[in-house]
Amino acid sequence: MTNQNNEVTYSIGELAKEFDITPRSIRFYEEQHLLSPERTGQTRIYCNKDRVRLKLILRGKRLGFSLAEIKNLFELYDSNANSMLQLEAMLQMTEQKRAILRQQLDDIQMLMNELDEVEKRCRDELADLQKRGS
Amino acid sequence: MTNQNNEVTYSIGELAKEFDITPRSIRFYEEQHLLSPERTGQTRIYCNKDRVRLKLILRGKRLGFSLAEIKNLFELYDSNANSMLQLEAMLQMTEQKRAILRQQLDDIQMLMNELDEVEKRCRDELADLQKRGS
DNA sequence: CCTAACCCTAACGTTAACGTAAATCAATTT
DNA sequence: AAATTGATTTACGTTAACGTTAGGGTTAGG
Repeated sequence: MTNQNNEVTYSIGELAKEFDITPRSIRFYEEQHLLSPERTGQTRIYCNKDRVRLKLILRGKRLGFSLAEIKNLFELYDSNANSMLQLEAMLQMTEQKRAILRQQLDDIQMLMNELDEVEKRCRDELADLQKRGS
Repeated sequence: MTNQNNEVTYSIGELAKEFDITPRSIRFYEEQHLLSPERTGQTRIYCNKDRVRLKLILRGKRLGFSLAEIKNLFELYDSNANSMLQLEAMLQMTEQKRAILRQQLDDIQMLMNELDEVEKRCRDELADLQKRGS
C-alpha cells in the first residue's frame, strides 16, 4: 500500500510474514519503544523507515543483543548530541560495541576452525567405512 | 591444585573467579549436562578438560547459542559416530552451524559499518563545536 | 446477513538461565 | 572453642521475550 504522500506502507501482518515473526513480536517491540508506527484509527501503519528499523532489530537479536541494548544503539544512532559531553559519551559507546563485535569475530573464527576439525574427522571416518564396505 | 595423576585441578570457586561468573552458573551447566566434574566426597574437582569445556560454553553464549545448542555442539564434537547415517547427520549439523556463523559475520560487518558512520558524524560535530568555541 | 480474514487491547502463561535464601558440612584460622 | 571461609543441596524467585487466550471491531465477498 501507499499513504497520502505516495510512500510505500505495510500492515503488521505483511511485515510479520516478510521477516517470519509474529505480529505479537512486532507489537512487543513497539511496547519497548523500538518502533512507533503511524496509525489510522487503531490500525498500525508501517512506513519504510519502520521496516528498516525492524530489520535492524532482528539483526541485533541474531548477534545476541537484548532489546534494551538495541534500543540503546538506536538512541545512539538517532541522537543529535550537541554537547561535547554527549558526543564523547557516544564515542565511548561506539568503541564499547566495537569491542564486543571484535570479540564475536574471534569467537566465530575459533568455532569455525573447530567445525572444520569435526568435519574432517567425519569425512575420514566416512571414507574408511566406504573402503571396508566395498 | 593437582590430583593423584599430577594433573592440574580447580575448585568451583577458582573457575568462577577466573571466568567472572558465579559458582551457581557452573553448577547449573552441570545440571544441564554440559559438565561432569569428578568429586572428592561431595566437593567438585575440575580438571583441565572441564576448564576448556567451560571456556567453550561461555564462547557459545557470547555468540547467542542457547545452552541446549551448545550441548548439541559438544555431543557433535565428542560423538564417535560410526554409522553412515550418523556421520551424514553430523555433516548436516556442521553445515547448519556454519550458515549461522556466516550470517553473523555479515551482521557484524554491517553493524561495524554503521558504527563507523555514527562515529564519523560524531567527530564532525565535535570538530565543529571546537571551531565555534575557540 | 454471515463468515472469513484482517486488525486491536488486555492480561495471564511460559521458558531459559540463572539469582537468592536457607540450612548444612568440612577445613582453617584465631 | 568459636568464627571464618568455601563447599554442598534444595527450592522458590526473577527477568526477558514473547505465546496464548479472550473479547471485540471493520471491511470484502458470497
